[in-house]
Amino acid sequence: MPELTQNQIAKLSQVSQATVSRVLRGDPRVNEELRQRVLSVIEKHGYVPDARAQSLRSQRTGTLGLVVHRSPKQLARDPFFSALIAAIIEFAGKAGYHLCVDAARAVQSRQAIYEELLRTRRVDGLILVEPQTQDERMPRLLEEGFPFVLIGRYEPTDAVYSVDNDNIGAARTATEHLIRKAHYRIAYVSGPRGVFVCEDRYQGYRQALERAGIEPSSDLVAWGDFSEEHGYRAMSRLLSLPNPPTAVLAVDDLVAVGALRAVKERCRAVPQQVAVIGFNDSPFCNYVEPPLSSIAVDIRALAQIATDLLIRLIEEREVHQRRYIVPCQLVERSST
Amino acid sequence: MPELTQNQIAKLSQVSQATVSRVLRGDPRVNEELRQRVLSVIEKHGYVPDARAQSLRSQRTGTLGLVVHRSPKQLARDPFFSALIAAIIEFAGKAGYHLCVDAARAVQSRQAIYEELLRTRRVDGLILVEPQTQDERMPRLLEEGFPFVLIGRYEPTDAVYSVDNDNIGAARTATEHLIRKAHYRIAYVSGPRGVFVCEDRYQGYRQALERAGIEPSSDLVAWGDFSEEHGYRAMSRLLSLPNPPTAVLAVDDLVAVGALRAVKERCRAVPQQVAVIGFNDSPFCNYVEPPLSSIAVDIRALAQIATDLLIRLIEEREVHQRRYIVPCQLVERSST
DNA sequence: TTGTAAGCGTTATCAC
DNA sequence: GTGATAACGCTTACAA
Repeated sequence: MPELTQNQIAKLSQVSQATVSRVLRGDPRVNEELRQRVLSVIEKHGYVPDARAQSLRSQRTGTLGLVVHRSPKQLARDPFFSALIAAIIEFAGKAGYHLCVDAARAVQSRQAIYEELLRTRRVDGLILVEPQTQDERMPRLLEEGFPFVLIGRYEPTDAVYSVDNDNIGAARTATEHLIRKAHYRIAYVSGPRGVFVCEDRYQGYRQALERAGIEPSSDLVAWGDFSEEHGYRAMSRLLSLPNPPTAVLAVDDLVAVGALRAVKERCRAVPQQVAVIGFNDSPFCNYVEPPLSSIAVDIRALAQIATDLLIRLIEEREVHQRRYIVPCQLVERSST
Repeated sequence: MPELTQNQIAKLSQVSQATVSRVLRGDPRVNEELRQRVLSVIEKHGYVPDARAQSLRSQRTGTLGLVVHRSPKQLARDPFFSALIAAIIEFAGKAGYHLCVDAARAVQSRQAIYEELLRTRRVDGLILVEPQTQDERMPRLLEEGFPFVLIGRYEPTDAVYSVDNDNIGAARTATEHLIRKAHYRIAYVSGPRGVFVCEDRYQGYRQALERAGIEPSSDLVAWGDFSEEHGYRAMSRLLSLPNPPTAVLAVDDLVAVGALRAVKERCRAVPQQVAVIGFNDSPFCNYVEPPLSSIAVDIRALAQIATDLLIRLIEEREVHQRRYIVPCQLVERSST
């Protein structure tokens, strides 16, 4: 490999290494003849600067870190994350940054990942996806003043920079939509308790019920995880209730698909007997039978705001607005 | 931020900075008392080494690069990539490596990305996914001896380290399966020409036809891209042929779902009148109607072999076997 | 305008 | 055993 350094370029060009550096940095006060000489040598030998040395000196790595909180297995199954990662790569790339992705498997490894990426100065800043209500890293990150942005929410909301879907509003809209369609026994099949998305969507669901004067029933709320299996089991249980729901809001499309399966297995007509709404508007919503109504979250907007915000934070150390909310939209298909 | 360096630890411990380094590297010949003193200072102040400085010195970054060849948009839609990325993160992480992901949008940016990652020494090695038959980077990478591994294929096959699905065998198996089910007008809806996966699957398809004595017809082969839309359009066209196919092998599940839509739109029964097989065994295969038979590719195996191979290449510079093939498996559901 | 030299935070090779 | 000291490749005062 042609491991060329500025020093070698300098010798080949018969100038000092500092001059090579100046030429590369576009310093105006360098003689045109020398500049040309250096440039032609660089051109000829194909010099590329060493990013490590540059960043050691400049204290900037040009890399962003992305840490997600799901196991590789969950990651692999959930289209939300692939879309998010893809969009972040895109926007980071446009701004001249690279992206280092890590998945925090177990809770105890979170600390490790944050240490490994930020404190080792591998990255200039961090994007954290969906922190939990209890997240030990947050206080430390805040205290040490590292640049980081959350996709999701953390309490107190204005302590951190964060971008989030309007989960409360979206769940309320979806539930109101079901209510308008004359459903009043509406179930909410959720993910884990203590995860903000789940709690927020729950809150929106409750708000819609309350506004419509419907008595919320804890029988109709099922907490679990983000899997299709959970959706299936929870919905099966709900349908065997003495007074089963006629509609269900799922926290996730995967969960909704599971619920859909349970409904169809019991030969209930969708949407006539049971209506189903999912979340995320995943690509497969169009392909399931019947096509699944879903709340579309604007993943690209989420990614763009988070990335731009983080870069501004890195480059300017301070940004006025701390909390950004991206609106969602109900995409109605045949399941409602 | 507590930007602690070995130097500061040294002063606090009242030893030389070299001793701090020795303690950290576990050098045996250091006095136990000093070692304890240093360790307690490190413990107390929470020192973390600077990865950039380390790698500048050691010539290793501890980071792998992953470059995929699809646009962020395609990336976002295709579950194959999220699964692959997730698995690579997992295996790289287990081996103590981080992962830097980049997407090569346009052809001309490929060169740039390779330069940016490898030659700037941001990463120790590269995993390239699905190179094209014409890939300008390959000769340069080879010539300069950079450690890299392909997921996919490149000609001549034994010039590069690569891991691949048994695409030829899998397509042959799938086609033979259709033939056994008494289909003899079998279509192949492919992705782009010149992409190895597409060409290889085409070859397997042809082999099966030839072995069964069925005359291949170019009318029944549709080249296009990896989109659902292409699957739909191609299949629509095929079905309006005077002598339409009774079965279709799609290069991809997304394409297969598009084909399925075209078939259902024309009210042909699946699988009675038209059988459909996809590729990748994506999560949504279970959710479409009817559930889609698909060739399961072992993404985790692909990721594991590629990652381990690359790491061996980085750490040992030479590995015996250059080409690895991962078998696939037909997962039969209701569409065949 | 150009070159010399001091760092950036490590690791590794010297003497002592 | 331990402490200076020289790299690693780059940026940037400071000198000339």
